[in-house]
Amino acid sequence: MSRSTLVLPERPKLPASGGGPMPFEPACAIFRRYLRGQKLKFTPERAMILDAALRREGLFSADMLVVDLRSAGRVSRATVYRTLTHLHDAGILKQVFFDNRQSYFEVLTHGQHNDYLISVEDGRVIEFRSDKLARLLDEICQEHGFKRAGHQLHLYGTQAE
Amino acid sequence: MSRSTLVLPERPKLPASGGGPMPFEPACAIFRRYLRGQKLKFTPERAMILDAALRREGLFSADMLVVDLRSAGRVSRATVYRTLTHLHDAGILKQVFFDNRQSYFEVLTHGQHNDYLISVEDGRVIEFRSDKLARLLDEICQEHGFKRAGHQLHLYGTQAE
DNA sequence: CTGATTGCAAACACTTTGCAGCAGA
DNA sequence: TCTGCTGCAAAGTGTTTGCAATCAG
Repeated sequence: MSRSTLVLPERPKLPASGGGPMPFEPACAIFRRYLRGQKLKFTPERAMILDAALRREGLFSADMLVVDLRSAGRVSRATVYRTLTHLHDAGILKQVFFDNRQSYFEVLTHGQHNDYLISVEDGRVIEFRSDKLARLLDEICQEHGFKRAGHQLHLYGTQAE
Repeated sequence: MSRSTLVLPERPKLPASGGGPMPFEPACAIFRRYLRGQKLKFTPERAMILDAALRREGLFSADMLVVDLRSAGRVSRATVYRTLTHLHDAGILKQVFFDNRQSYFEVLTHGQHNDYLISVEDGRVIEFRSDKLARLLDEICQEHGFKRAGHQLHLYGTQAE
């Protein structure tokens, strides 16, 4: 009884961790290239969703995008979800899981804050980035015979008085 | 438009990160003490759920416990969820989020593997622990004026050939 | 005895999906 | 034209909750 190796039911969506193929190339061009490569189409809805995501700073949920898009011409929730998946696969977004309710996204082209410090007191999320950490993670992967493809770190802390 | 500080809708459930109050004290005693302190009751169902969790090695989901418990005398899914919350609050379990579907738990008293290396190829989860990492995380928290209360790290990697 | 607990089923919240009509390339 | 795309509503999935009966302390 009881196994010691868990295998996730779904293939993990790896969070690209910076250094991707898009340091300065505009996200829109990356997206179009990705879509073309997959024989998918660049529609006005997809353009609007990408635009809304790019306007966001920091983390956002699918629902926040839906709300943002209500002002400009209305996109259905289903399309937002479908497009977020494509944006993720194109390496433009990173998907983050803080709890078992909704997931959050972050534009990878924006800044380089890939890690999160969450205040236990009020749920505030502070984004940061540490090169020292990245190096250590590479090291750890190597020790286990892996090559790092991405990571997700949530630090929880209480305000030091 | 667009805020840059996300505030999670629910207060985060902080994942106690080792060094808690229970290096060798039996989990059952910890749980009874916790329950008494909260004026809650130690019922046969709660005992069975704790027992099933302790028998598990590594990560498990709520559903896995429900299945484990079918053999011994049946506990309802609702009670399993309710009890998992208490076990978490008592510091006996850690809750882990790999995706937006279900959450996983891990007994904190068991080993000290608090971090996860996920194989992108097959979804396998390898548990590990790094003291060097813990120290670095403390450092990072300090830099931001926080005191570390826990953390969650998911490393994604591809098998290095 | 009294308030906490249980199982059940219904409710929830977020996400995914089937389908008929629409529209890029 | 020929796929792929969209919106809608329905279905899914893991988790939570209201309630009446039950039980621990």
